[in-house]
Amino acid sequence: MSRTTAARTSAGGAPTDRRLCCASVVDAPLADDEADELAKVLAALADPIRLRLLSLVASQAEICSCELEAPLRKSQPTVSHHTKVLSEAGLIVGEKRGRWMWWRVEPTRLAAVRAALGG
Amino acid sequence: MSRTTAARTSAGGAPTDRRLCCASVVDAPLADDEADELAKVLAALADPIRLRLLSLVASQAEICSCELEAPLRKSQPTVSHHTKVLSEAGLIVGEKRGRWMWWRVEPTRLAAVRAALGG
DNA sequence: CTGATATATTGACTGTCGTCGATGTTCAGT
DNA sequence: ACTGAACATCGACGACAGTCAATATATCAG
Repeated sequence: MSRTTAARTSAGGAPTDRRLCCASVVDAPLADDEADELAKVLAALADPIRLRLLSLVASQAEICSCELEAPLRKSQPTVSHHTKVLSEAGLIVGEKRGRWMWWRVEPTRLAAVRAALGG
Repeated sequence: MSRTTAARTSAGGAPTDRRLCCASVVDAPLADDEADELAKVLAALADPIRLRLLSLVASQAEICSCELEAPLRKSQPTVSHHTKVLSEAGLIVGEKRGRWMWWRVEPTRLAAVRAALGG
């Protein structure tokens, strides 16, 4: 443990540590549950604000929530809502240090989505 | 022209022959219009019925609309609605031959989505 | 032409999503 | 303890999406 208080969000007991690894859309007809899982992650991505948020997080090693409101031009509750959606989808991971929430991308998750799309 | 009446849907004047080629989510912060375009295609994919529909189309060279109702367990208007959404997103292409509508996947479109997701 | 079939469209209903003000919670500094 | 700052949650509102019955359109068989 480091000296600062730390807590992880998502990928640590979050309701979304699902498989999403093997089934590809173009290989064989998807089963119902496979389609449900993939649709959930894609729904998290299917919003322009969240896509820009994700690209902002990806543009740096870490980024604070407070640095997202301005470029996204959204209110603080809205930004918090979108980070939560992306976090629960396993696409970003948050860590609270002091008063600030630091976000980073989970590249394996995005790679899994690409693979499920026939990568 | 073949002997049967033929007409193409999407990628032939459809409202979605958008770029979606160069900008990647993980490379640099997305511009507003880039995020809008990508979000539209992802929204078309972010539905379990449409994902299964797409995988059904991909499982064969061509498939008729009438062969989709049973495996999807949805009514005819609902299937027609979903094929329209996927078609307008450029993910599948339809061709009407006689009374039947034949669908095939547009693999380049799916590849473009993967590339936009950092492929 | 008439009837049957395949698909598209319309209209209505229901549920979900994005948004933000108000409020709650946690934490650092004094 | 008290104050201010960063973030989360709640509640409400408007907009949009998925679904299907009913209807319209197009095509083929007779």
